[in-house]
Amino acid sequence: MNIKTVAEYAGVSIATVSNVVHGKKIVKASTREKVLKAIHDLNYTPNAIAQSLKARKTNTIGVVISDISNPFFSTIIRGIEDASKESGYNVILCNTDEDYIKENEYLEVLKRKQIDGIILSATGRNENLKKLKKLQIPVVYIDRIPEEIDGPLVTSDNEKISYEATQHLIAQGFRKIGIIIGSKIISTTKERLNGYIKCLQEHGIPIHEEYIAVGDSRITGGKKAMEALYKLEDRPEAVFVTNSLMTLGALDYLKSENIRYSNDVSIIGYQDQDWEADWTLITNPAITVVKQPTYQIGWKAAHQLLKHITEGEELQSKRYELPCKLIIRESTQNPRAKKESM
Amino acid sequence: MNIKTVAEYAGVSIATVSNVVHGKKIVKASTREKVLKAIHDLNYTPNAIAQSLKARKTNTIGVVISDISNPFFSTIIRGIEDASKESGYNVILCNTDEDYIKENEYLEVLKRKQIDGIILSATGRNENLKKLKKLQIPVVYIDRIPEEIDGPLVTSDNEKISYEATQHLIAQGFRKIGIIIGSKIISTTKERLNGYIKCLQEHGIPIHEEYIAVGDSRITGGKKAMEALYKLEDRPEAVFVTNSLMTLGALDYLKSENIRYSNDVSIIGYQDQDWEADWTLITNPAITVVKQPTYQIGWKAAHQLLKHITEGEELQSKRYELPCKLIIRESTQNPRAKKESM
DNA sequence: CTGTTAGCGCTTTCAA
DNA sequence: TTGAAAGCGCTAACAG
Repeated sequence: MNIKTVAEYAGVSIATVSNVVHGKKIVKASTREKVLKAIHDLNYTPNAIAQSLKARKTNTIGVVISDISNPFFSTIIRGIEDASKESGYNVILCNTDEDYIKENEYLEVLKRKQIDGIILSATGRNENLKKLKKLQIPVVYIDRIPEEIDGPLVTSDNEKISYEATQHLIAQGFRKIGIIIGSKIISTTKERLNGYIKCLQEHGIPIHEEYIAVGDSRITGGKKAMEALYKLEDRPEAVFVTNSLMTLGALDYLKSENIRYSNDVSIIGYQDQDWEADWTLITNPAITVVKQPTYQIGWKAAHQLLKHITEGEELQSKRYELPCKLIIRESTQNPRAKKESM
Repeated sequence: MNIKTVAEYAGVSIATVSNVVHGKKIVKASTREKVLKAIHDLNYTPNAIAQSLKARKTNTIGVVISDISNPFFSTIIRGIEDASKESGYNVILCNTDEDYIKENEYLEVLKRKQIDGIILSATGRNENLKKLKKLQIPVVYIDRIPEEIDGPLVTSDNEKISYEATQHLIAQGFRKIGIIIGSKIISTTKERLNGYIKCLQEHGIPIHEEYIAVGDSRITGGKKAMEALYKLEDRPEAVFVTNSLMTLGALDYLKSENIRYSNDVSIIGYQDQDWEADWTLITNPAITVVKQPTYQIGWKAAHQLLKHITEGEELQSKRYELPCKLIIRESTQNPRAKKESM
């Protein structure tokens, strides 16, 4: 069903049909009726592809992330989708698995498909991003941004919350504090590590290199990293695990070795969803976590992008750091400190 | 950058450019070189929108689900996206929140955007689906399908696994077995309930209506449902919670009331991701769960849809039931039965 | 082997 | 107030 058929059915020109559909120009009431009837009878909907070709605008944005099945990203995407829907935009989803080849492929496809903008959690390969810049496609980065690349970034206040989390552990009386981080290429990892290091230093606690365990940001990575920490001769009394999946992995290791957290080792984890409850709450003991403003990151990123696209507001190379929260629960109570205080 | 500019730059016709781009017709080596150089120099990529308009084909499918931040759906979508990528298709994501108005809106948009097919977890309103059928857009349903609607459905073997889970509880010596289910409108809910009822009946255990608690398929729903069950005078000794988020909610309630599962009440939960580990494993005690083939559901659905779209293979109104697994862990050990066996 | 041209469905001048 | 026609970028039939 196309505009031509509708026009013939109504006995008018296609221009008139178009006018009725968009209500821009004034159309005589009687002809409008005829057209409306035709549209209804024939169940006509304008072809958005043809409209896009004409308007050079697709009302679609591309979202490029590493893995939608990671709750961190799925919650972000929910925020993106909600904001997009509000402005009449749709979202094309792309999973890169942190693979810059896939990233490149998707970026190419999105370009071919003439999407109006991109929200990107970059893998870290700058070539892709530089190419993107040349293309003049509006981009908002989320979570992280490679060095040397400038552009708007929406992320968490990683360093700050990491400092706070570390400080909490120190306040609980711990001195031997380990950290489990993801790939060091990623800017958020660096920031989280920085917060940890800075806090230890400011409290006069020396940095032990072997207390910094690197994982692959997923469950197995967290498991292995925790194992490495636990097998140290002089093992940490407390561990800060800096993402949600690795937290799961770390606890999986502890469970498999029958190690009780908060007795044998204190844990701070990460919560990447924005739910009121999640599994870190219902474990025994409940886990102290850093809660990320995940949904908000997505929403804000989409909002900025769409304000640029629809209202032409300039896209500044600015950081938007949304605040995390430290939710203190049972897993970081120092049994020793407790005893002392009794 | 368009084909015309490339043609002029290379000093050939646009048809020739099109030919070298697609490598269909034979082009003289020397002119091919010229064109290739032009394409490279000008960084030309064909405009997929124009191609789509011509071909009446967008290489895009729509995925309509209730909420991407639900791990069940995000894992399904990962499967869909992987299968789609393989065939050169992209995915537009739509969240309905089980709201048929949103569902309808998205279906309209997808139609306007001329997507080549839809994967749909239906809200239950038949009008939307009947309209869809009229449109002749290929649809594959996932997870559930309303009565009266026929079409291909990819889902889990809900009734079977529910029977199995219930049987496991009976085998552990439980007789007072509760179940927490989602909305009864949804076909999977009915199937899970059926498996439970059938199993109890076949073992000569009477059905108590008050042991069947209905939630909203999300965390709060699970929490309230568990509360209702636990406040019964004659409360169940074991509860089967039939989705992942409600499992979390149910345990949240137990935790808040200081009720130990597997001592005070046995629990079978649901795991909706396909990960090797998840939070149900690391709780104390670890939770017996039904593990859904979530990724596979998405993959299979996309595969069927795309086989139809690209190879014209007919889309049969058939059910594909992928097998769940019952993973038996600590939360369903009957303390009483244990004692007896010692 | 290469070029001309019609047409995909739509919007938007411009003229009537 | 309405309509004719150009053109968005591309493909494919057809002519040369």
